[in-house]
Amino acid sequence: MTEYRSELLHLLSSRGYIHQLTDAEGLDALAQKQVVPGYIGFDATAPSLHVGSLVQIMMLRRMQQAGHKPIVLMGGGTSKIGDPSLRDEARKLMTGDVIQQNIASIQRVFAHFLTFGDGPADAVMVNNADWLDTLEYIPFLRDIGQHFSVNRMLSFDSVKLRLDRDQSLSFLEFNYMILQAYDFLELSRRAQCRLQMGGSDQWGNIVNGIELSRRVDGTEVFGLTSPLITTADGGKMGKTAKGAVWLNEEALPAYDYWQFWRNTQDADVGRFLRLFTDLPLDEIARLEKLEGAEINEAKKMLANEATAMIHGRDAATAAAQTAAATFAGGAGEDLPSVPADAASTILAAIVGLGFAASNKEVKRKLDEGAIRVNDEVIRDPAYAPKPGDKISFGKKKHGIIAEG
RNA sequence: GGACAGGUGGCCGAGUGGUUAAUGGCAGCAGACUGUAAAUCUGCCCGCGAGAGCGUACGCUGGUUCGAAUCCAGCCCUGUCCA
Repeated sequence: MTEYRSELLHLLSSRGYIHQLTDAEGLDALAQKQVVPGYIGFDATAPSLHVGSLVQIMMLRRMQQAGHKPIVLMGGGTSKIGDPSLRDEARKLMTGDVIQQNIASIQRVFAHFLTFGDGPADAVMVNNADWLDTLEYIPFLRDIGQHFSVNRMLSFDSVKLRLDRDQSLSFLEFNYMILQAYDFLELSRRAQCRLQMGGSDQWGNIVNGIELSRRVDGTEVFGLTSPLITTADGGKMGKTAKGAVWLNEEALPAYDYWQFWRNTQDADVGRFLRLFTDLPLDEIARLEKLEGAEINEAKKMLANEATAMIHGRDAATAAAQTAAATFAGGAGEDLPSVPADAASTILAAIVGLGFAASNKEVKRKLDEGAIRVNDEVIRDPAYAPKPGDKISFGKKKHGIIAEG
């Protein structure tokens, strides 16, 4: 691997964020002589981002740590279209209202990772609806559209995938890459932005933006993508028993977030520590060398650090204590709970806790011996739990019956 | 507007009149083994009900039939080619 001289690229590279880079030497040189404003775009299609976006968020954090200026671009305008990349069907169109609410909700998460403000290296948040919403079609086609070759656009993976699979790609979606390229141009004009980062699937979009800036303004800008983060066994990262691992506390309680990291596979621990925590590299090197059951210590560190970063140190500590107590046979206060009046039978209790989707499923699990109350296996669907009882579904999912 | 192909459970994909709640794969859940890991083996995987039964379900709406995801008609959507 190349030795980078700039703090920025050195940091990103040593922690495993770099997959592709358009002009390594150029960016390395630039980062040494000035504060580089760089951006990443985020979708506003849900009220919370999930861990799938965490690498991107962390890249912005690393930028700031290296003394540069992170720009968070919310896709208020582009979310009205939907990125066709790696999607096999069109996304539902969303209304402006919903998108606005989503943006407001997502914003809260970024405050945990970045320092916002007016200083040269302070983070800023912008919304591409600010310039996309007011574009005029004919001028846009003349000024921007002329620089895009359809022949070339057809060769991009995001488009090709759809076409090869005989799936529809509407003109609306086809324009997504043009708008995203235009974002880069706009940001380079408005904020002197010189760098766009993103996941490896964004390479094509990023390169388009770079070319557009060069052709229209003659500015040289850079692109950097992160590797696709998968788990060691090739799975997509970010699934838990309850679905997506959301970053907003309302969408996923800190205890569950902590559990997600605690359950990391052995083979992923080192990589995740580098990507998702601020622990020093030599400390991480020590942790990832742990073997056998000892590596669980590294996983707890990972869970503690990752949870603290977003939910605060207190929440992380509480989650860790609850986990320690729960898995040692007791119960902790942080556990999910259902009120007793909504848990007259074990069936209702399990469904109420969200561990199973239907009574039917609970009954099957009862037969399988998967359900325990206060660590005693229960097989009777009519069993009535009492307030204070610890309900366990499988080995990992625990909850308690609350009063009333 | 025309010709042809297609729309099946979270996804992929069989099925082309009954024994089909619908083969198989993936994903998911649980049990065993462990370290709240991986791998492996086993079971489960539409809902309700006391696993006797009932209700929903194969793009939508009607029709034929004792009986349809399977046949017919119209409509909607998708793809390819033609205009």
